[in-house]
Parts: sequence; C-alpha cells; structure tokens
Amino acid sequence: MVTIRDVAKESGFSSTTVSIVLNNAPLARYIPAATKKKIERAAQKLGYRPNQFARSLRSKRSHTVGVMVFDMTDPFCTLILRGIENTLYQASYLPILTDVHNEGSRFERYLEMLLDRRIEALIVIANWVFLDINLLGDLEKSSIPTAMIGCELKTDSISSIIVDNEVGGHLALEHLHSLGHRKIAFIRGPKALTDSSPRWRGIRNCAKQCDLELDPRLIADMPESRDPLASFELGYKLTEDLLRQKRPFTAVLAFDDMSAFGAIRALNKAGVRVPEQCSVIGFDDVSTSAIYSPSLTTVRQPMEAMGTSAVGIVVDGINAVLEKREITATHRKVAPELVVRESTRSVS
Amino acid sequence: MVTIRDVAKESGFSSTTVSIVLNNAPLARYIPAATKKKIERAAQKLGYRPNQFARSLRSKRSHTVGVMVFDMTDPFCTLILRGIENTLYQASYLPILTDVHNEGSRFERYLEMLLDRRIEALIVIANWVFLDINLLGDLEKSSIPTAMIGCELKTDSISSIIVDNEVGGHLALEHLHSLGHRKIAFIRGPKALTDSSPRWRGIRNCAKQCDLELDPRLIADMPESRDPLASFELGYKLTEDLLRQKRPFTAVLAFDDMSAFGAIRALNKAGVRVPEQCSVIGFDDVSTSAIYSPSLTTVRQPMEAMGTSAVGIVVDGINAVLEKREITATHRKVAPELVVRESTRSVS
DNA sequence: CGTTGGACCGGAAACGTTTCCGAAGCGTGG
DNA sequence: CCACGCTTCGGAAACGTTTCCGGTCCAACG
Repeated sequence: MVTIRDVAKESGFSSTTVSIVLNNAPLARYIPAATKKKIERAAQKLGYRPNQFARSLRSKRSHTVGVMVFDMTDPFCTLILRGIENTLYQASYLPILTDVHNEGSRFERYLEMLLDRRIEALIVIANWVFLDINLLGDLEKSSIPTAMIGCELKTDSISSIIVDNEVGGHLALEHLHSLGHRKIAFIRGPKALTDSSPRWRGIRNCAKQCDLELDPRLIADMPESRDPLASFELGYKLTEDLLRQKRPFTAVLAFDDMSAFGAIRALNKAGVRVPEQCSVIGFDDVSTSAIYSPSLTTVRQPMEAMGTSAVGIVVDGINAVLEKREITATHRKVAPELVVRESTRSVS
Repeated sequence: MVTIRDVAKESGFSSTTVSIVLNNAPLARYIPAATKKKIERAAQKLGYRPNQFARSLRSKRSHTVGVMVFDMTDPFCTLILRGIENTLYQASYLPILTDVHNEGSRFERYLEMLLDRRIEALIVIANWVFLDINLLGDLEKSSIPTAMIGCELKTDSISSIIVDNEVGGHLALEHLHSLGHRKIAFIRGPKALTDSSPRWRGIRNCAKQCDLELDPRLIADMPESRDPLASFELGYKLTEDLLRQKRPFTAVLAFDDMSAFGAIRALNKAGVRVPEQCSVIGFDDVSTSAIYSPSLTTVRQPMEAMGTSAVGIVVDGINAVLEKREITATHRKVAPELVVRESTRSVS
C-alpha cells in the first residue's frame, strides 16, 4: 500500500505539501505550478490512492448518506431510488441502502448502524408506512440533515417531500368527470396512511365543483395493511364487493395503482371489459402501469424528481452544518400530473 | 464525543483493557467478570460508541460490501436486492448501492469509488448487460471477493450465480406442449445476452424430446437493446409482426416476462383473447407477473435466493482472506421453477 | 538599511482505535 | 526455594491522513 509519505519521498516534498496539492486545499494557492506538477507526477507514478479511513478519521467526514426504505419491494421505491442515486453520484456521495421491512426493531438497529458510520445525511422513503411516533423521536435527535419522502411531516427538524395529494385527487376525478362519468366507484386508502385523507379531500372538492354527487354505497375503504401486494388484493376484493351490490357504475377511482390493478382484474373476472364498459384510474404511475393491459390511466407522482429533490435538500443541509450555519427543514409539495392511457374512456 | 479513553478513565482501567472487553477479543478470556462488568457499565453510562473511522483505520476493515447494479429500473433487480440486503443485515454488513446505468464510464468511476472505500466484497447484478471484456479485467484485478448475478462466467476469480436457463427453457416449452399446444410462436432473446442461447437450447431439446417441430417462420428474434422497457416494446412489435404473417399459432413463448407482457398487449390489441385464444408464457417471474391481467404463467428465477446465495459466497470469501486462505470462485446454477397462472390454458 | 508581508514549505500534533510487548502478581510443581 | 506458567493489566506504537503553527526566503517599501 502506497501512502502519502511515499509520495512525499518520491516527489522530494513533505507530506504536508503533498496533501495540500492533491486535495487542492486553499493553501494550494501558494504552491507553484512546478511543484504541483512534480507531486502529481509522483502520485501518478506510484498509483497513490488516499486511504479513506485515515482521511475520514481526520476530517470527520464520510461522504456517505444513508438511505432508508420501508419496503424495497414496493414499486413506488425504485424510481425514487434511481433519482437519489443519480443525484448523489453527481455530488460524489455514496448511498448506504437499508430496507426496514416495516419493522420497528429493524428501523432502530439500522439507524444506529448508520449513525455509527457517521453518515452525513439521511433520506427516508416512507411509502406505505404506519409511522410510529417514537421512531420519529429517534430521528429527530440524530441531528443530521434528514429528508423524508412520501410522508407529510410537521416537524421543523426533518424535511419532507410529498406529492400534492389534494390536487392529485382532484385531477383524477376531474378526468373521469370530463369523460362523462357520473356513477363512479371509489376505493379509498387506509385511514392510517397520511396520503389517504388529502387525496379524498381533493376528490370531494372536485365533486362539489362539478356538482357531482358521491354515492356512499359506491365508496369502499381499504383496511390497514402492511405491504403493497396487499393493496392489489384489497383492490380486487373491494371491487368484487362493489360489483356484488349490483349498483351500476361506469368508472373506478382507485387509491393507487396497485389497487387499480386489483380492480381491473376483478372487473375482467366478472366479465366487465376495461375500458369499454368501465374505466379505471389509479394513482402513482408505478412502472407497471405503462405496460399493463390495458395500460393504466393514472396520476403520476414525479418520483425520480422527488428523489433528486430530497438529495438537494440534504446536501444543502450538509453544507450548512459544514459552514456552521443553522440547518432549517424545508417541506416541499410537488405537483402530480395526469397521465392518460388506455384504461379510461369516455362513457358511451 | 466520548472516546475509549473516557471509558478507561471512568472505569479505572486502561484503554487497552476496555478495547479488549468491549470487542470481546480473544484476550477477554483472561479478564475477570467483575472487571468486565465495571467497564461495560462505564461504557453504558457514558453512552460510548466506538468511532468506526478509527476502528477501520486500525483494523483495515470496513464491514461494507459494494452492490453494483446495471439498471435499477429493471424489475429483475428488486427482489435480488431484497435478498442481498436481508442476508447482509444478518451478517452485519452494510451495502453501498451503485447503479451503473449501463454506462461503461460510470462503471469505472463507481468501481474506483468502491475500492477507495475499501469494500470487503462486491456483488454485481448483471441483468440485461452486454458486458464488455475490459470491464471484467478491472474487476478481476480488484482482488476482493466478487460475485456476479445473472451472467454466466468462466473466470475462476469471480464467482457467479445464474439460473439454469436450459432447464428453464425446457420447462416452458414442456408446459405448453403438455397443454396440447403444437403451433407455438417464439420470441428469442438478443444474441448478445448470455441468457439467450442456453434458454433456446433447452427449448430445442424439449422440442426434440416431444417430437415437436419448430416452425422457423414463427420464431422472432429480439435485436440488441439496452433497457428492460425496450424488451416490452420489442415483445409487442414482434408479436404484431407474427400476427401479420397470418400463420396460425396457439401460444407464444416469450424470452422474458417483459416481452411476454408486450405480446399479451399486442394480442389483445388484435382482438385475440389471452388465454382463451392464445396462451403466453414468460420467464423470470418479476413482481408484475402475479398482478397482471391475466396473471402470467412463467418460469421463475428464484431471485431472492440468488441474492442470498451471492452474499453467502462473498462472505465466505471475506472470511477466507481474513484467515489468509486461498479464495476460490464458485459458480452456482440454481434451478428455475414453473409458475402456472392464468395466461396459459390447454388448447381447445 | 531595517522592517514588513507574502510566497513557499516542513515538523509534529492530532483524530480514536487496536494490538504488540512486557510487567507484575500469584499459585504450583519440582 | 526457584522457576515456570497462567492471569491480569498498561504503555506505547502503530494505522495514514489533515492541519496548526511556525520557519525561511525574497521583494518591496519607508
């Protein structure tokens, strides 16, 4: 292993100077170009690679950020992860990925491990999580820049990035209404999910605006459930229930894409063709939506952008603590976007 | 920040003893229980957490393994990642996740970054990659335990885990044949993919065994393409082409699930009902397959197990280098499994 | 000509561990 | 009673950086 002292010896300068030159430290202003050249050549020749352990020990920096996911298998995650990874790459940070599997104990253990590694920031993808109050406490006292994606937060110590669920709900219903649908069935999200209520509020707003009456018998509620696959099952089951009622409807507005897929499956099974006889709209725009048969009309969450945004926030945070400025949480609410595909059609 | 010396002072022993006790080093045999108790209590009281930087610098260990993915958005990845993460967690390693985006330059840069971090092992998920020969060279000279998932390898410096594509292909055709299908269309994978040819070999073997003649006019070839979404598009397009030929077929055996979805979409669009009029079988069993409409019959790759297996191999490798034993690559070929769902049906 | 300040560089401390080496104490067998 | 081996512990040297603090030159300025 070749150390900085080897480079010093080879180049004829001290390790101090070598360090300054190779890191382009402020003092490098005073180093003449000739010296720099020599040192760089020596480093090059010996194939010198600084030891990150020593560097970190001395500088107290890890150039690493923790990424904590509540459930990797949720398709909601992957695009966010891509956004995070890509932006971190540009900023020369490396992500440590941890999957909490929706277990509190695992959360605690991972959080400790990450803090022990002196991660410089933390990004939490809190999709589909029924967050526990004391977990948040653990997070708050960690005192490193933290951003949470997909979960509304009131704290001013943790930043958050969420989609604007209210306008999303509005968008979805508005689309169905504009296609002429009046008898619409709804699959509402679980109460415990922070997304559910604003999304529903948007729907109600839009209904009022359109003078549309919502039939309470056509509103189904998803019970709490732990994983995204369950969401599919629930969409299926609830749609079956709705069909059994024999109350006619020409469209289903599902809580998310997964439940929308479940709904489509149930409709197909019952001999109802989508979209010819019944339209279906989802929420999220997970990657499956584009390739489904029929492809799914949905309200897209700009997931990659949300990941990028989260990294932006925490990197700012890192710089803030480096410059000893006060770090202040920011709460961003990004705009959703209607993506019209095959699963919705104007009512015949 | 509380250091080991603080604990030493508090407990009344030297930092040497504290270190030995807290790490349960071999020498801890000689430390009486009373001493241990005192030290542990002191550490507890002060809330001592060892500085990983210093620890790593001294012990030359990072307890970190690099995970390199060629394309995160490929649904093939997520379950593998889950398996990797979970097994690493149990072994108390933390993964650094990098996504190469199928770019050579990114591969090189990330590899350097990972090696600089002194990762103790590397796992590469090489789905859908057209591997470059010189990239492999870089990997080989890295001299840390390395496992590659999803890409057959001959080297004996890099381990590999792949599914047995040949028996997989066999399984798929056998299933269709047993359902009575005789006129079968095939979508073959791109030549450059290492999976393609063994999978096809399995199909041919099965055909011979069943005395089934393969109609060359019903065999479509996927051109090279870079991303998994393209696979869907190609499945769609090639199936359209097949249909245009007006040569009747009652089943499609697709290269993978993505192209199978494309095929289903094309069939639906052409008014052909799946599975009533035409069966479709895929390969992989990505998470979408179970929720598709109709749900997809496919040949499953045990992805989570493959991730687990990869971790097992490299962790053994790590232990081997720790004990200065020779590390020797192992090449594992895991058995695929036929998953029968709705998209295939016996020919009427 | 003395002083000042900027350019250029090096010595050595510090970061917090782990571990090598050796010392002291004590029982025990010869 | 001596030597030896086991238990129990501490001093101090690493590990490889970064950076504080200072030194030496030399030009310029009053």
